[in-house]
Amino acid sequence: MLESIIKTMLNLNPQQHEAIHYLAGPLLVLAGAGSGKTRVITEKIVYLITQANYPPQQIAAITFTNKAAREMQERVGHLLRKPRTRGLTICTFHSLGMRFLREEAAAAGYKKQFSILDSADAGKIISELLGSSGREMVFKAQHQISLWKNSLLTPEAVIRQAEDPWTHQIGQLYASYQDTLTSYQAVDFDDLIRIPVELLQTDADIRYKWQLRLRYLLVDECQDTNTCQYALMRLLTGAEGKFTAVGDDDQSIYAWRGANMENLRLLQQDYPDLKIIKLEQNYRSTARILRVANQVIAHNPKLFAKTLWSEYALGDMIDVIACKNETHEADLVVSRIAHQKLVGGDAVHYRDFAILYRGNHQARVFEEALRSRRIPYRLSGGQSFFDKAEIKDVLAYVRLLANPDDDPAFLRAVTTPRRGVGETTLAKLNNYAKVAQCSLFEAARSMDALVELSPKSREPLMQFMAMLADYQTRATTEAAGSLLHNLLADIAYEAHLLNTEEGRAGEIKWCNVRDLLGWIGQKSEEDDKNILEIAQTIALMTLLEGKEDEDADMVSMSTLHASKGLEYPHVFLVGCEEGVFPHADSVEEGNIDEERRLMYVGITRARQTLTLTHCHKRKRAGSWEFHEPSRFIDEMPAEDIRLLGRKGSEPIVSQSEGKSILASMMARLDSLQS
DNA sequence: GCAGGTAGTGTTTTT
DNA sequence: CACTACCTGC
Repeated sequence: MLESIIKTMLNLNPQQHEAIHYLAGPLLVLAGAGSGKTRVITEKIVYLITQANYPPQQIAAITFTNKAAREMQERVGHLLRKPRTRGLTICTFHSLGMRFLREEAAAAGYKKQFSILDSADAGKIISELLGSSGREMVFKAQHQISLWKNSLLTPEAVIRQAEDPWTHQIGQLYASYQDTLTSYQAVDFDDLIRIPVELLQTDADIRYKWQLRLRYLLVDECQDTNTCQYALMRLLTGAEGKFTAVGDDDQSIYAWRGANMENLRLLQQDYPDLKIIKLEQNYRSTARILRVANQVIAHNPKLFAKTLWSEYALGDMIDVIACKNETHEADLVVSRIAHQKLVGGDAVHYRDFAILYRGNHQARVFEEALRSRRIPYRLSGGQSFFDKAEIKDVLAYVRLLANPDDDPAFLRAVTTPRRGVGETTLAKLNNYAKVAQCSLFEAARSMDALVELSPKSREPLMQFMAMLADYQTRATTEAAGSLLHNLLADIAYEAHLLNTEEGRAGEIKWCNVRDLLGWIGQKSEEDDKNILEIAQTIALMTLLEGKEDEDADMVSMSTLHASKGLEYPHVFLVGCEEGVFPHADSVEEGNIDEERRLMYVGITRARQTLTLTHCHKRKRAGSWEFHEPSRFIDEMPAEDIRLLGRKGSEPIVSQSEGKSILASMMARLDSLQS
């Protein structure tokens, strides 16, 4: 056991070694792409537990995505046996906030079973508060409020400081939005971090309690922290600064949601004894890929100077393929994948390939192309499982059981499936609730409200309430899986799906629901939780855990944002066009630097080969749009790229020159077959 | 009260 | 093109 740990530590480079062993004070690790960042964090956790005698329950590693957290858990699990990791926290900022809030709910004026609203629900609330304003307005307002929350600005402060009428108006909206949330006993994603910060700032007892509990903090992707998350990190680690923050300013791609890479510099300011270690050796990509990446990112101003280098060979040229349109682009990429797979034989798998794009909508064409060639693929990011209508329907019931004051959940549940409770009834309930200052659920339970309803609309509502009451009493005792199963049978949800949906869509949806039930049942057994306790965790999930098997041999498709932290032997960066990538809005707003970092992230996902594509024209909102190749292509060293498909030069399918004879033979074979 | 049709419009990225 | 929001007719 110990030997194996020492053995793995032996092939650390000096910087990695130091980063893992340094415990004298606050530490910032500037880790370039592919420099072994995750390894440093995981091995540091192991080091803390096995060598430095930290009890696991006093260590927390914080990531930004569930995926990253899961991966880290897995890797620690490989190095340490289960009992030694008991109590160890590896989770996202948001789930840490949730756990905190669940425990300190009372101090925050919430009940334990508060609801967590996703952005769609939050958007609906804002849209209602705004009245008849357009969609764009709602979107802007929601975004603004989120930014304010993330900068720890209260509605009062915003209103006080407002200099123009718009800010003032949105400030008012912010205030009433927050009131609405509290009356629903609900929080949004931002609150999960904001409220703990406020509690830690104002309540010394809570602060001491948590600072004692968490003695060492490891923060992944520190450049992505916003002001609020940074504050949380500082409050939890206290003046001692017992933390290791890992980050890379060149990979900061979340400024649009309030992330502030200046936090890396702030760290230096706030902790004068901050130790900085740079990891610059890359263990992932060919020298050429790194040269291209370095060259592109050199166009950005630097927070910390850093140049990635590699011991690997120069490697293949970077292909840049000009395509006619998006279908052509998809065909080319997919046939290249098919071809490389064929040429590579057993050594090459579908899982070695990734198609990365700027926006989710770009995935469609590639999906079709892959499907038509029978190539298995996995879509990461995009519409989350929990965003599907049928899943949200079921979860509305779950949420409502946990927190009856959750009006958005009430509205959804009471109207799906349709049960004769419609607009007028809900309007009456709503009026009553407003006057009585209570939730819709309370209103529906109150006799005073019911007498105002006509008998024929009262009946279904009362039935619904009776059913809810029944399930509420059973919720804490009955197993989550069977409880939900019964509930869905009672509301005839399967029949509802099959009737409402065209063709096979209903069956698929019901399958999704059954997946969800299975997952909830399993989850509740594993962690011995009842349905009420599961209700909260679900809001923070993005993917069905355990469902995606890493080993499955599938081509990966992902947005550039979602690809951060991952690596693939062969990467296709598609849609490299002005207006698409960099995105037109970013160009307009002057956020080119962030787009360039996104390009840097994309390039550095690749291990062996990198292929960029761009289209001459693409269909958008029904009509054709013309695009120039991305400016980022011009920023790459000319000697490293090979331009294909421009001005009649036929795009070559074969990749590596080394086996050109074999390759061309295979290519011929391939074209004959297809 | 609800379903189905029509007209209008457009989110880049995620917890 | 595809999705949604609104409107109308049952």
